[in-house]
Amino acid sequence: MYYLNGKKYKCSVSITMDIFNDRWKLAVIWYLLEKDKRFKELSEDINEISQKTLTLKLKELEEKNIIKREVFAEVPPKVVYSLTPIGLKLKFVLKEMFNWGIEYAKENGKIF
Amino acid sequence: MYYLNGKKYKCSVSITMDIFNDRWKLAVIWYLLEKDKRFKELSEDINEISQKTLTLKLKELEEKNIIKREVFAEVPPKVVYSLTPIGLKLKFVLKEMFNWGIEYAKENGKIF
DNA sequence: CAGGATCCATTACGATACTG
DNA sequence: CAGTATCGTAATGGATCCTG
Repeated sequence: MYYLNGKKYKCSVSITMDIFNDRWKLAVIWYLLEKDKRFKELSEDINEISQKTLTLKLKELEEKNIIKREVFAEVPPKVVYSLTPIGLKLKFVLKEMFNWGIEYAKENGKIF
Repeated sequence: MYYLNGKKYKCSVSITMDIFNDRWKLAVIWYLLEKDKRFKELSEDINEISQKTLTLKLKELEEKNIIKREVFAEVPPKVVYSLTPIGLKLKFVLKEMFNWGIEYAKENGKIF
């Protein structure tokens, strides 16, 4: 039994599902696995996302201690996002999602 | 490059994210990994989900060839859902989500 | 550059009642 | 039992404009 932010979870998998229950958070993690990124870089990586939504998702991930936000006192401003240790461990999840995507495409799509 | 259902994907991970971009599909898979299930069993497993949404998600998963729906001509009706071979392979993803949830709870929650 | 503030459209989801 | 149908709400996300 787990207790987290005022919620109870019977199983640890529910915790993960509960955090990543939207379209974008895992995508952000995916691109942060490449390297630390600035706001604009992320926004170009995930080019379907709006600024507003990206801002929101970054804030949520920071609150949940999954990414870190660093502000550099420069002009123009520079803000760098990176994965925390626990955030970095999501690479195992994403690796399996990557693998499964390939398998799924083999059966149901075209690869070229 | 992948081509699937009229959409292009640069990376296989996007395929997976695109399918499981809602709150419930992965939960359905999770409970089907235990064993084949009837509609009512799933609805009791995931007790926060409404009938309507469960129906919808099962339909979507069936269309995507991830689960199989079998109807038995009985009274009262019996419908059994099971994972297809590709659906079964999601266990690797879910296992990593399970593991990550534990790690996350260790740092950010209470376990008891 | 890195957002904040508004306004608006979509859709996801839930509650309830009903059916073969 | 396994859904459908309908209605209503809440959450999500997008477009645009603005600022330190």
